[in-house]
Amino acid sequence: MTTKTHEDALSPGDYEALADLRYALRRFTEFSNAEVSNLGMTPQQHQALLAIKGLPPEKEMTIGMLAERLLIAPHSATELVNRLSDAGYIERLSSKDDGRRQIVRLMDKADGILAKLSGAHLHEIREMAPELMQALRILQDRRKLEKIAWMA
Amino acid sequence: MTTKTHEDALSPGDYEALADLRYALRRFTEFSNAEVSNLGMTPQQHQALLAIKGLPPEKEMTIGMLAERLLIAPHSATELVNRLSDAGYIERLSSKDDGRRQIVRLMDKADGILAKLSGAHLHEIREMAPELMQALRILQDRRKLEKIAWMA
DNA sequence: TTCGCATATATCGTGATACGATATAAATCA
DNA sequence: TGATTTATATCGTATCACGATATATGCGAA
Repeated sequence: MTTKTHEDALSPGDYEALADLRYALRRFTEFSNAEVSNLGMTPQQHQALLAIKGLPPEKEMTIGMLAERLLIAPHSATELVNRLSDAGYIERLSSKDDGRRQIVRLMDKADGILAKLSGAHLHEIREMAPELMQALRILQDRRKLEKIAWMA
Repeated sequence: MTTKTHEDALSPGDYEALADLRYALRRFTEFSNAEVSNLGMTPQQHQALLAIKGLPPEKEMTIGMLAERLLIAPHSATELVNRLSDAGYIERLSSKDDGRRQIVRLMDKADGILAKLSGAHLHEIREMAPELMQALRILQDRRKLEKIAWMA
């Protein structure tokens, strides 16, 4: 038999719902990227700053943790941190506990920008949340709904 | 006065919630990219196929519509379509209504891959939906919650 | 302690892809 | 028909994460 077993085949509605969810996510990302680049940063730089700022209080961010949080390779985090440091958004200090680690800390410049950006994001998320949640709900329930529609 | 007016300053919890939402979105994207590249496609190629497949029944996709849907420039859609066409995922036909337009249609190869990928995505989304919705809900309500906590 | 391995970060060259600027072609309209 | 707009295409470029590899620090065993 082939790969499609009729049992788990997706309906046109499934594909449409998946496509719509992606479209909503792209629009959010696009909004975010536009805001971010208006302030002269790249999206990934912004996400790095946010990851640092969003750390539980008094926890310190290292290059490796940042890599985990951003889902990039450690050496990519190194490069990202270099760029952020060159641009004056962060400072690096060697960890006193472990000389291999580099602690990454936000400078005032980053705090200011994050305040602006995160405010805008919060606002946009509040706008988009209903649509996103609706999309997720449709995907959660679709098989059930389809089955009911099909039985009727 | 400085940029922070106390009124609209974000709380540590706001930043943490924003960072957590981003982390969840990245994990979804990462899952998706891994699945997609296992089947030899790039993420953007997959999204293009899904956008085509997810179109309401009997509607035809053009290069320009694809650009809109993917939020990329028309000429970037041209290039993407070239690659998809070279790889045998889609075929192009000139529109009979308007000779400038290129209709883009999925080939069987694309349908097969989309069935697999979308099944996997649907499953993953069902897993992640509760967490995502929770994150969105926190961001929706946070100011209210903060205020209550602050008054208590 | 010292050796050896694991961990954390860094460097360098490369590839992929979306973009800006520009070009062509088809449609539309005065 | 000529002028303008719309749809798609081409070419050169820049960005950024990656693979492969290197260095340095920490740690465990004998």
